[in-house]
Amino acid sequence: MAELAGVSSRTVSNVVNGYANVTERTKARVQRAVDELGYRPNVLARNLAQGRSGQIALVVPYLDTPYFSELLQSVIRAARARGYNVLIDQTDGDPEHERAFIAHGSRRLLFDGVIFSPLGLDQQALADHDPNLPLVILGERSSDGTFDHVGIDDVAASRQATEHLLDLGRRRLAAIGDQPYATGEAAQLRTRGFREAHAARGLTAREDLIISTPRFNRKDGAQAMAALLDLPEPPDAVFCYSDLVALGAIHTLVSRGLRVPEDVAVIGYDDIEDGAYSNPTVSTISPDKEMIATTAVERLLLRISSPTPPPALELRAPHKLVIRESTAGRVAVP
Amino acid sequence: MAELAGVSSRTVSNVVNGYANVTERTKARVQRAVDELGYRPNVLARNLAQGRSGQIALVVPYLDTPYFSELLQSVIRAARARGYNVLIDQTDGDPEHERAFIAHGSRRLLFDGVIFSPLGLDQQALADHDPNLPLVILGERSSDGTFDHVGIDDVAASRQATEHLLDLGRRRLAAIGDQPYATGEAAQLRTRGFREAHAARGLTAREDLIISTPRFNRKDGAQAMAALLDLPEPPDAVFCYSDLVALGAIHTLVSRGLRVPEDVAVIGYDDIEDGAYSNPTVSTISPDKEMIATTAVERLLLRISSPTPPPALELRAPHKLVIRESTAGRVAVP
DNA sequence: GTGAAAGCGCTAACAA
DNA sequence: TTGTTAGCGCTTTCAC
Repeated sequence: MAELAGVSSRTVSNVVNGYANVTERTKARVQRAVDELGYRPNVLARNLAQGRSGQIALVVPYLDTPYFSELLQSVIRAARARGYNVLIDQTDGDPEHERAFIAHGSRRLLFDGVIFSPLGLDQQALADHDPNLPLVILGERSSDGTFDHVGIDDVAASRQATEHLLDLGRRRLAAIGDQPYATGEAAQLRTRGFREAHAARGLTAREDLIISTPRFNRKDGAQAMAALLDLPEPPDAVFCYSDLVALGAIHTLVSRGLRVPEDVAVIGYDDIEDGAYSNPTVSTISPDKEMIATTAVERLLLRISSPTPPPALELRAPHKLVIRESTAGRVAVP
Repeated sequence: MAELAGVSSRTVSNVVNGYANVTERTKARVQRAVDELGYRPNVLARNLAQGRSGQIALVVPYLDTPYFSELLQSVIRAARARGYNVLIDQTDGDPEHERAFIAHGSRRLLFDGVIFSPLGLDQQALADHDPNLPLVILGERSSDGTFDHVGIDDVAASRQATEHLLDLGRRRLAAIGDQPYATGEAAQLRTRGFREAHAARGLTAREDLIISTPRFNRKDGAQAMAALLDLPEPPDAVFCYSDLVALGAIHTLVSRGLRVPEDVAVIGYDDIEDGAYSNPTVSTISPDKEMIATTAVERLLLRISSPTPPPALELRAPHKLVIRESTAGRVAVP
C-alpha cells in the first residue's frame, strides 16, 4: 500500500495513529503519499489486529419510548466524542433476547462493551453474564459487584412526587405502574416511595388504589385510569410511574369530562418532552438524562480500557421535581 | 483451534456457516468439538476475510423525533431478521456530518450500506457520494439514479390534508413548516400540495399565512402559531407539516384560551403515537412506516448483494388520512 | 527513528 | 467430501 510512495509500513501505521516517534520529514512524506493515493485505513483489519471493534452496544427494551430515545441521543453524542460508535438494539423486554446480549456469544467481539437497560431479566439472570464483557446497567437494579449501575434514587424521587400530591391537600392517592414480580424492581421502588411518603405523614397508602401495569406506556395508563374511575370512590390524585402512563391517564380523564387537576391531579415520571407541551402540561420527576448517559459511557469506556476490572460502582444521577399544570393548574394567560 | 479436537479447519468453517457439502458424520464430530471447547467464531476475523461487516447504518437528523424513533424500531427489526446489525447515528442536520457518512471515508468499511434521511444536504451534495456505497434515501428527495429512494407521495398527502380542512368549511387556512431553500424540498412539496388543494377548488392559498420554520418540532410549532394569532385576521384552520408542529401549535392555542377545533382546526403529519393520546387528539397524515422501513432495508440489502448496481428506484409507500379530534371535534362520551 | 516479519482468526481458491 | 494454504490489511515485537 502507501509505503510504495515513500517509506515503509510500520511508519505509516505510526503516522496514521499519531504515535510519538516520527520525524517531521518522514511524517510529511507519508502524509503526501496518503493524500495522493486517497488512502483510507481498513477498519476491519485494524479491528482484527487490535482485537477490539471500537463499538459499544446500547440495549434497551423499547426505542419508541421517548425516555429511551432521549437518552440514546446523549449516549451517541458521548460515545462519538470518545471515538466510539453505538450499535443499538431493542429487546422488547424479551428475556432470551436480553440474555443473548450479555452472554458469551458469537456477537461478543462486535462491541467492546454494553450499556444495558434490562426489563425481562431478573437479578439472578443478570448476574449470569459473560464475566469478560464490560457492562453498565441502567435503571433500578442493584449491582452484584460485576458491573456498574447508573440510575437515580427512585425511592426518594417517588416519595417526593407523592409528597407533592399530599401537599396539594389530596388524600385519595392512586399509583399506576406497580409490577409485583421479580423483574419489576424498578416499579417496586416507586411503590415503596409512594408508601413511605404516606407513612412519613402518619397516613396510610390505600393499597386498593395501587394499580399494576405490564408496561409503562400510554395505553396502560389509559386503561388503568379507566379502572380507577370505575371504582365507587375514585382517587383525587394519581402518581404515574412514567410520563407516558400519565399522558394516557390524562387522556382518559379528559375524555370522561373530568378536569385535571381540579378533579384529579396527575404527576408523571421521566420528564419527556411531550409532557411539556401536552394539555395540560404534566408535572413530573426529571432525571438528569445527560448525566446518566455520559456517566454510563464514561464508566463503560473505563471498564473497557482497564486491564483489571475496576470496582463496581452504584452511581446516582440527580433528579428534580418539575411542577406543571397537571398538578398546579393552568396559569392565567393575559 | 477446534480442528484439534477432530478434523480440519476448512471443514469447521463449512459447518459453522452451514455450507452444503459436509457428511453428517463429520458435521457431528465438528459440532461436538465446538460444544466442548465453547468455540465462538471471531466476527472481526470473519469480517476482514469477507470484506464485509454485516452492519448497516441508519443515519437520521434527530433521534428524539418520534417519527424517526418509530421508524428506527421497524428498521432494526427488519435488518435483524436478515442477519444485519444496525449502527445508528444522528446528524443534527449538520451538512458536514451528513457528508462524512456518505463520502468515501475511513469508516466506510464499518457498514455495508446506509439508509439515510438527509436534512442539511441539498440534492447536489447528495449526488456526490461514494459511488460504491449502497445507499437508500428516505424522505422527500428524488433519486439521481445512483441510489434508491423511499417515501410517500407528499404532494398528494398534503393536498388531502388541506382538502379535509376545506371540507370543514374553513377558508382562512394557514400552513406551518415551509422551508423555502435548497435543503427544504420536503417542506416545499407539502406547500405545493397545500396550494394545489386550494387551486382545485378555485380558491387561492393565502401566501401570508404560510409560515416557515427551521425545524419540525413542538417549539417551532408553538412559536409559529403565536405569530399567526397576532395577525389582524388569524386563520381558522392550520395544516402543520409534522405532528410535533401540530402539538406545539395546539399548545399555543389552548394556552391562549382558544378551542380546537371550534375556533381553529389543526391537522398534522406523520401519525406519531403522541397525537393519538393528546388533548385534543390530532388529525394527521399517516405514512405506512412499517412498509417504509422494510422496503428500505430490503432494497439496501439487494444493493449490497448485487454484483452490478440494480436500477435506482423511486418507491412510494402508501399513506392515509386519519381524522381525530383536532379537526372533527370531540366525540361525546356517555 | 525506521524496517522486516510475524501474527490477529477467519474464508475461499485450489488440490487431493 | 475434506485438507492445504494463501491471503484479508492492519498492528506490533524485535532488530537495526
